Amino acid sequence: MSQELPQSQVWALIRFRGDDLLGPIKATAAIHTYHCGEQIYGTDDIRNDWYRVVIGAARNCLLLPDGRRRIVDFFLAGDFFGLGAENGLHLTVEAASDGAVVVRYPRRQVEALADSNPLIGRGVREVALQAVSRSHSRMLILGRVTAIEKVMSFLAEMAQRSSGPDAMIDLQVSRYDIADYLALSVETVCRALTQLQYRHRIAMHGKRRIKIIRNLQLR
Amino acid sequence: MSQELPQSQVWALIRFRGDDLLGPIKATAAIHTYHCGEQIYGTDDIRNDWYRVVIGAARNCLLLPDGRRRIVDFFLAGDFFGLGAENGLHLTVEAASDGAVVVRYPRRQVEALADSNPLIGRGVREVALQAVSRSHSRMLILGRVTAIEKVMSFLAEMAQRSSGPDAMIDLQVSRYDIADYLALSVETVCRALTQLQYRHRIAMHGKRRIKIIRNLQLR
DNA sequence: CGCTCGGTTGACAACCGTCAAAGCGTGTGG
DNA sequence: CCACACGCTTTGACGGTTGTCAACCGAGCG
Repeated sequence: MSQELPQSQVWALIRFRGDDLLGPIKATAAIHTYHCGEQIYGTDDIRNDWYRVVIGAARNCLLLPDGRRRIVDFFLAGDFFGLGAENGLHLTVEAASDGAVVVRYPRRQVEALADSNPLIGRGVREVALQAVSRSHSRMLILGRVTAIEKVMSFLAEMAQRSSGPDAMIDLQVSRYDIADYLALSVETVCRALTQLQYRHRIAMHGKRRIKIIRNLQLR
Repeated sequence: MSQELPQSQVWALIRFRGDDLLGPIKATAAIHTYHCGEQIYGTDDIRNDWYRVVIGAARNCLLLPDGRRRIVDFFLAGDFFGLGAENGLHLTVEAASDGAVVVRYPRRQVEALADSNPLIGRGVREVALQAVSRSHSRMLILGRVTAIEKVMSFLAEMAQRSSGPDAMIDLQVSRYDIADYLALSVETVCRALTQLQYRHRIAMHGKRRIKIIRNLQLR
């Protein structure tokens, strides 16, 4: 386990981003730090909590009957998660980066807050809508595009979700995770990245820091 | 335009399925029949309505900047839709079968009903959750599987959503729509269907009626 | 009849997954 | 301190699957 972060510092981080939606119930929230791959929750847990990523990333995985794994969503700093049932399939949410920090809110409190405060009720609905929207964007990526387009789109999405478009991306996830997310093999992801470098579309600083130089609209 | 269905008959159909969630506000609802490809709503419309498929199918399409189209969701008889914003991309919902019948409810009424009745509020939330769940299932399909697996999974999904597992499926959509949905080419969809017939996994009666004979768990 | 549209089949090239091997960084133990 | 192992990343070679192009069939329609 990585060293814990002081609680006050976590709330400062959340407030710093200016989107402390669930601030009113932070007294009942719990903060936890995970190492990479550690499970945050799974199908077997009775999910009566809401979660939010503060630092790092989490991955929403589905386990297929034959044991294969697929990542159906990434949660980055600021994202809420805890949405439920995946008709019959085994679901887990795990930390995707080492030292990921996650806040846990009691579900009952969130819903009570949402009932009493229409603004928050709308915010809660917004979480589901964003999940749908993310899914749909990903279908476009998974869709009719070639491997290079997939990887480029993935980078663009990450850039947009983490900081701003065309900035330096701090990839929180491994190549294996990217491959699982894009429905490609690890090797193809690597090849695509080298191709993109070769064509001066991205620049890599180390293994997990990438700068987008020229971003074509995802075809 | 196909001939209109008497209003009373539409409500009878909905009641027959025993899930007339929004019955209390049916007085304010409007019924409309579409021909295949006709737009139900798009990004440019101010979406202040909720919709529900009564007969046939609708497709939720995203338009890419270069003009290509992708189907991100199908709505079948009984499904609600009307969920919103797709971060920047142009969205349309069109009828996917000829003579599709759709009921339109004023959004304000739905939300008022949801506020006053917690059961309906939960039902409304459920719609978004189902959309997320469908998306995730589809990611599995789009994911690491071969064309035959994709098509087989698609048929299984349609069987489950329309009537019951392993029954006769009345495909409401064209091969082109299936291809767009599964991120395959039309030709590959055809080849997969003939392969599945050859292997006695499905039986086709006409072009759009398919019976699942032996359904392997989607790998 | 000719036209269009949806569906089907064939041939071929390109792309991607699989297998294999090697480089690299980190941590562990001798 | 060094050797070693392990995980992550990268590159190469090869075969299979799939997209593309092309052609054909059948149904519906003016």
